[in-house]
Amino acid sequence: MGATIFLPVNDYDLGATLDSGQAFRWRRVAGGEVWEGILGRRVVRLEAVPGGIRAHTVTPLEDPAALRLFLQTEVALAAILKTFPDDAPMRAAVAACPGLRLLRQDPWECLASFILSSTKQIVQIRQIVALLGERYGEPLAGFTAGERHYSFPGPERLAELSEVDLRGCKMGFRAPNLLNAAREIAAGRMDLEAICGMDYAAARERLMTLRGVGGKIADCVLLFAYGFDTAFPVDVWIERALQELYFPRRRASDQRLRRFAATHFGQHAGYAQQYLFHYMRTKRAGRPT
DNA sequence: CGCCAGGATTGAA
DNA sequence: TTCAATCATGGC
Repeated sequence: MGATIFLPVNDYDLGATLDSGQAFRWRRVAGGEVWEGILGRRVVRLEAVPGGIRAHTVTPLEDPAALRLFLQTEVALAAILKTFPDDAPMRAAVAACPGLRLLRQDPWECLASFILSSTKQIVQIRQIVALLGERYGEPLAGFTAGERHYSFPGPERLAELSEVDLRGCKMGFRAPNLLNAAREIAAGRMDLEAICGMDYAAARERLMTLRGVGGKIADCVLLFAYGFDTAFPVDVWIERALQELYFPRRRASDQRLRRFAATHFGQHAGYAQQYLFHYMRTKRAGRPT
């Protein structure tokens, strides 16, 4: 019964990676470093063990390669870290969490989640996404009886709902934005597959044609779902990080910070961003989740 | 530029 | 207990 996959990898901080505001449907299972979440239509348990990550599923994955893709275990992290600027803030950020990774998520789930993320804290995004799954996803087999897990509802499913249905999931003014995105995709007017073949600027512009998707959210999706490593989402945490760490003496405009980020952090700027983000959120006590 | 959207959480009264 | 500030993005 069930299936186990072992993914060999070093320098992988599973907990930090799954809990760093990239993905919203993974939770720590009581006791130890075990995480549970959904990949496609399977409930998956992940455990950090010496030399790698062990994955358990109730029924075998449709595609075992999907797990490697999602976790990005084959990415040579050390080589990426070497491309970071050799300055004090970056060194501190990497030292704070040397095994932090970027995931490679499903584009639709990622896009929908980040449309819902606007002006929301991570705990609240989790709640909304969970509610959306409970109401409109499909039930999935879990490890123990009584547990309830749901797939993430696809664009076709959401497209047939009403704004009122979605508002019922406590997403407020984001409801029409999510509904519109689902309908654009379901109708074939927005092709999430086609984004893969575009260059960064074109892909960003394309995503930003969706209502509720500005530069920050587009960058999150490009980085977390499409692997555009140069995407550099600037939220208040990153803005604060850049301001405090790189421009402590004078106030830098948003424009200036953005231009600085684009040139300073190199070809894997998105990774650097994730390290700074995590560093800023964990170094002070009493951080918001 | 400045306001508004909705709800969970935190801290104050 | 209630109440008000906070969070932090995009559209107009």
